[in-house]
Amino acid sequence: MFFIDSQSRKAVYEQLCEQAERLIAAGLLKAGEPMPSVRSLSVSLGVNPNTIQKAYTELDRRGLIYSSPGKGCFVSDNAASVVREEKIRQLGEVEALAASFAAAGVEKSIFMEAVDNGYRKTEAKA
Amino acid sequence: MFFIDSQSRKAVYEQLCEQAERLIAAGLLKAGEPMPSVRSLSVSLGVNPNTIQKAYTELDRRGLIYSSPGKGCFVSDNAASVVREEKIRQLGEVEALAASFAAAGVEKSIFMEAVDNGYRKTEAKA
Amino acid sequence: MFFIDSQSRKAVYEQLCEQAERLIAAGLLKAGEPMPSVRSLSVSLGVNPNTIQKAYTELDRRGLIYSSPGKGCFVSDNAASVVREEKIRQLGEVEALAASFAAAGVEKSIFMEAVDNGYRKTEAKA
Amino acid sequence: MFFIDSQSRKAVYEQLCEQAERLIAAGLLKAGEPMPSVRSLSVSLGVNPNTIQKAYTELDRRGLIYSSPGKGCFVSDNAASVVREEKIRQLGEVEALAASFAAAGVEKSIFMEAVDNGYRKTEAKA
DNA sequence: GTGGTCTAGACCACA
DNA sequence: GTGGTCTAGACCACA
Repeated sequence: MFFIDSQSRKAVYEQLCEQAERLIAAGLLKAGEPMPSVRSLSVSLGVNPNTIQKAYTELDRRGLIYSSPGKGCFVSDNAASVVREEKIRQLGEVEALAASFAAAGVEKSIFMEAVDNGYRKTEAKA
Repeated sequence: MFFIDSQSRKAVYEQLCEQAERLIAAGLLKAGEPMPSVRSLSVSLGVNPNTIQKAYTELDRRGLIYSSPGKGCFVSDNAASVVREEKIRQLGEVEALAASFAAAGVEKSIFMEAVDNGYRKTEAKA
Repeated sequence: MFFIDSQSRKAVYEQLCEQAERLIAAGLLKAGEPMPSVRSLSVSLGVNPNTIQKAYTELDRRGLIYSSPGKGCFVSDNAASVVREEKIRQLGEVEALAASFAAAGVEKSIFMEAVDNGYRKTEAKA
Repeated sequence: MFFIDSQSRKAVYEQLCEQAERLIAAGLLKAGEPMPSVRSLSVSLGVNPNTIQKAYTELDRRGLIYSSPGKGCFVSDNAASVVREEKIRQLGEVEALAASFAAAGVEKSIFMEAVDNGYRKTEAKA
């Protein structure tokens, strides 16, 4: 379910957070379901437990999962809506990104085409 | 023309690169024009000369400026088109970004609105 | 009478202790009354018997309950006054808490309002 | 400026966060001022750098400090007001605390006396 | 078994 | 010099 791209310059713990976010958004990780344990994921990914822990701590902080010490970590009830709200809050950055493309002379139609493709790709999965 | 946000978590040299890119895209830095000297920019921004140099080296590598030993750095003839081509190459990331918003359940119309605003903002300046 | 919030980051045995304390303070658990048996509570809450036992041991240590081998656990005769004395002993922490609010610039009247609400809420129940 | 109580059952990184909060609230750490470097604090407190880093990461997340990689960590411009807002948000817990004292039969006047003392102690320092 | 904290120490990019 | 990430591995409380 999780995997690490060791080539990526993205930090391992960030890759894990983004994947969890994606899995939750896609409904592959549902509210109340257990996350893999820190240790098991550490072994299966060949990553130090501390790194997994760091990712889980971050996900907990964002409200996507909650941890019950002694029991494990679980997907939060409202995880999916939290993800959506986070994205809504990022729309300002999307605006800035679009502005930079506009300033660089990239036609809006070309930008929109990429957006269309992204949305279509996701809808195809659903 | 250039300024540093010391509170930003972006590296100083990256802030400089992005500003140069923006100034070129906006036509405020035109082909053939001289860039501020490393030393003068270092003084006016209160930044270590090595950091300015690192930004200029990066801009040179990307083909936005060229350095003429003994004379200084100048904006490349095709700087504006290089910026545009870089953006075109980043469209795949835009697609992935849009896909992540789609997966999170953010309606396409909401995403498009942000894009519209970004494009409008830029056009207003032009 | 008892319930567990599985989403809480508080340990299960601590949740149980706090609830017992509250029930005793509120007079819902009276001196001499039997506590639910470890086994029955374990079943009804879906919690490991060791965890219930740990809570009961802690309550025994604090003098809120006593265990009668073969018969079960019972609320101590002076349980209510023990709870009160424990609270009195915690007043130093309340003072430190108030001091930290004062230092942060929270007006005393605002702090007092929260205290008032807390006292009023309890009195309403009585 | 910082110190660790090794007897305390509070985690070291939490002690550091609370002290930073207190120093900021008391005006001993002012906006823009540099925090001790991770390494120097690690040496002076005899604590592993990772633990200091963890505290700083948490303070950064809360908006009390910001970090400029390569330069150091600094107190945020609005650190003091962030501390105050955090306290305001904790008033609900104060209310619950007061309610538990009320339920235990601790007279309001006794509770208020502790609060008074806390506020007076802080004002004496100012 | 579970997560949480901590030490020890390496390596990186950046200023 | 600075902070950020990561490995390796220990110890703890809790279920």
